[in-house]
Amino acid sequence: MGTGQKRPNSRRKPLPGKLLFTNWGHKGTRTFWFYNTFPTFHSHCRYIGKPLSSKPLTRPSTPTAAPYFAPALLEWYPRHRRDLPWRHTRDPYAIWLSEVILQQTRVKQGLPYYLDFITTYPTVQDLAAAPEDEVLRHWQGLGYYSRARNMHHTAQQVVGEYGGQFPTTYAELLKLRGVGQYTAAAIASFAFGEKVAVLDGNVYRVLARVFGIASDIAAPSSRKEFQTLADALIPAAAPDEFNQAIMEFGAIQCTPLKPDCLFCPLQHHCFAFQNGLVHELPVKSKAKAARTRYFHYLVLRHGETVYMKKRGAKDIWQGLYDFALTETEAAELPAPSLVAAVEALGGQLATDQAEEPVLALRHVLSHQKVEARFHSLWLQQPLDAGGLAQSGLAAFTAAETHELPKPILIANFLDKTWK
DNA sequence: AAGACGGGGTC
DNA sequence: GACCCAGTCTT
Repeated sequence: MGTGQKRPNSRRKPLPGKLLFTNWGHKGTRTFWFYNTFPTFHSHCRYIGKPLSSKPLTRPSTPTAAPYFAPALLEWYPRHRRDLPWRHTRDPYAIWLSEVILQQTRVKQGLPYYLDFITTYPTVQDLAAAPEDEVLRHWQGLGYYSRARNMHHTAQQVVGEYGGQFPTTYAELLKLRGVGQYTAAAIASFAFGEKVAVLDGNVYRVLARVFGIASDIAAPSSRKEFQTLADALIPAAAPDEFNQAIMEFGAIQCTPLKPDCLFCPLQHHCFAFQNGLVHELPVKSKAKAARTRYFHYLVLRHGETVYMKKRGAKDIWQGLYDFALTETEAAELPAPSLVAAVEALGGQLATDQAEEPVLALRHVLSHQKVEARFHSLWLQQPLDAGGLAQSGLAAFTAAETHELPKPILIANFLDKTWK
């Protein structure tokens, strides 16, 4: 078991008993504590027609699902798969593009971005030749912007060092920036038919349930166990179909919250279903709580221009544009700070400034909560060259700001202010 | 091994 | 509003 395994819905202490079972492919015995709600367990047992019992199970109710696994998925896949554009190609560029976009992103959210990118940049040469700001602007709203920067870097590397041809093996693909084990396996199997099993969140979930693996999927140490199992299951005859099938199965059938067990082809062979543990598996430790940050944006304007700034490294939204920023520990900005901050940038506020307009917006990220206040301020004169160089700000017209890559928070602010 | 890094969907 | 989803890189 990993750490922090207390589940959010836990209303009672862990069950007194332990569930002991043997993992497929392993001779050892594991100990499994129940942390989730007991009602789930009972209702599921009742549903599958088993006697209600509080006695801990001592072994899986089914033998290994291994012989049935790949055949069942390969039979299921052609009947249920979604028609997605990257499934009609063997072009490694298109497949790489789709996989980078789909990292940490659902198909529904990523699909429009994929269509935009493959249309705007039909070849790796087109992508490599584009300015980074333009690539980031197309990526705007998709999040995890390092993916876009790494993707752009890799496009230039493929063009410059690989003669425009993507590497053709898992080991070589792994060397590309932004291409980790999952993406390398995906490209290697989908584009080149290499027999290497993908391991993404869907695969973890499906394997944990079907084979009754209780290792914490959030722990890096669990990867090896799942990879060994997946590598043993993937058939040499159709590694690409298998990889597509298992991920699609996890996305459509064996979903996180409401899996469709009733019509599942693996029902009889699924450890989790047979033991009423569908909602307990996979085991995943919780992420730590998000911290709150307080941003005070100085939206400096003069005439038709507004001053914006490209964000630097080591923080959120790297490479995207926002405004002059003062961050504070508490929600309130000390009163003198505003004018002082403007003057520190070499600016002077207009004397006929109207009542200071402040717009407050809250933006929630998975790991941070940002409470932003936008102070719209008019300058007496444009910032001089020294002030611009020192502050990193640059002047843009409203039309130009539209073309800049911006965090959703900033795009929302601009929409509310200048629509 | 742990932390950083977005944004959207569901209940 | 609380919770869920989750690859890659950095430290």
